[in-house]
Amino acid sequence: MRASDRAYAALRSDIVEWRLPPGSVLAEVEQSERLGVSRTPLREALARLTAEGLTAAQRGRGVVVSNISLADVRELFELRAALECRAAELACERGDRDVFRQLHQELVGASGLLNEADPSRAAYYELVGRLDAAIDAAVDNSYLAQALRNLRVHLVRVRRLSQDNPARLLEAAKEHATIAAAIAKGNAGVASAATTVHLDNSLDHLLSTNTP
Amino acid sequence: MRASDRAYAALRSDIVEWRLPPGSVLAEVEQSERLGVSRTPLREALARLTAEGLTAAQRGRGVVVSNISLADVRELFELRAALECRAAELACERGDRDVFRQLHQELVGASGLLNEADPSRAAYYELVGRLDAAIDAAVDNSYLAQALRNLRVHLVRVRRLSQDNPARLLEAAKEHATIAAAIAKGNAGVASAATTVHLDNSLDHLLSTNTP
DNA sequence: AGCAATGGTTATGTATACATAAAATTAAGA
DNA sequence: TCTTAATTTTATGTATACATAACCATTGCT
Repeated sequence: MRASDRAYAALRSDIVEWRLPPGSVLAEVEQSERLGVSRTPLREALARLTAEGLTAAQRGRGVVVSNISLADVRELFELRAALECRAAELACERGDRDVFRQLHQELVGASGLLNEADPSRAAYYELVGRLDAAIDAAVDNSYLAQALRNLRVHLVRVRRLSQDNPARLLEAAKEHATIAAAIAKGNAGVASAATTVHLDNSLDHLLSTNTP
Repeated sequence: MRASDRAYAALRSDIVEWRLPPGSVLAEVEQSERLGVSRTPLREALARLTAEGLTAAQRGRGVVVSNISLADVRELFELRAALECRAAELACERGDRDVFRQLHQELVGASGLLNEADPSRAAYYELVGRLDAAIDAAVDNSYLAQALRNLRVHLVRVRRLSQDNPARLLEAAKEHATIAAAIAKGNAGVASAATTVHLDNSLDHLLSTNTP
């Protein structure tokens, strides 16, 4: 594995997991020593992160971890709605209905995943990730998929803001199940509407747990 | 201006204007000598281009200019529809109606711009660009704007495929005028629908002039 | 004659040294 | 004491040298 890839993966993980909070200054020498690579591959990693929007170049002061405010969250969800609603519609046209029927079944039973003592909800998030992947695969559009990937990087970072309590996750699972069912039926209007509802609820929950 | 920025701008222009056609191998030493910069800033430029999707890294063989097929064009327009329809809807909510009323007037009179002997249609494209910018400003969403910017890079490259004959440009101007009018009226449904129609017509024209 | 293996060549990946610009600190003058 | 300018310091931007890996050609073997 290339040193620049390692530096990129390490920095990206540090930022997304909030070990490097917004505003952190990423000095080249400091980070290159910390990660055990030279400045050249580290700069390449920083350039990639800046292109993704996780960091921003300040003139003269190196790059800093981008801030992410509640206003940013609203904007992110607006873009997310545009992309995911269309993706759901397209998945209705092109998707393999059996795949989504199966995912629907699993999502209906997702309460089982949440009752167990799994603080990280790994099994739940894995299932939701499989639904996202299935939609991506059904849409079969590399540019749309790339736009969604870019977006999800920021969403993972935002997730740490959200205290994902079991009640909300249970609701979310039902909403995901509704989306999967609509795609399985090939009903684009319902799939898009269900996605809109789900994202609005998610944003409401996020904002309500983060405003005093 | 930094050397890496110059190298990026030069290469990006060369790719978008088809002076570097798809498949061109961008060897580091060759390009760094051609552009008069050292390998380090050149590599930074190539990394940015690769992040945008204009180039792709081949293992062991450096980076090559990405291919862009008719299938890619279809995918691009699919993403474009998702982003621009939503942008038009949001502009209806938040835009300054006078701005779009003014743009509507100018677009109605766009036939004058096309009748003159201006082979590059610079004035026409400038006006359409102002409509795009007005929508971006009205939407006021940095993430959506960034996604649109990323997309437009590829669209500019595709424009060279399209023999933009005066008849089609006249049609397109009318379609743009319809979009501007809908936003000026604050009618989100019509704005989205008009955008859908415009993009479908544009894609049809593009495909019809490029299939034997 | 065809295939495989080995050596050479070329390009990328990485490290480091040097140049330059910006920021901070200190000193001097008002 | 405050402000300003100059100097020092530190970090980024660039160039280049070196290491390494991949590709190609040549040669030897089957």
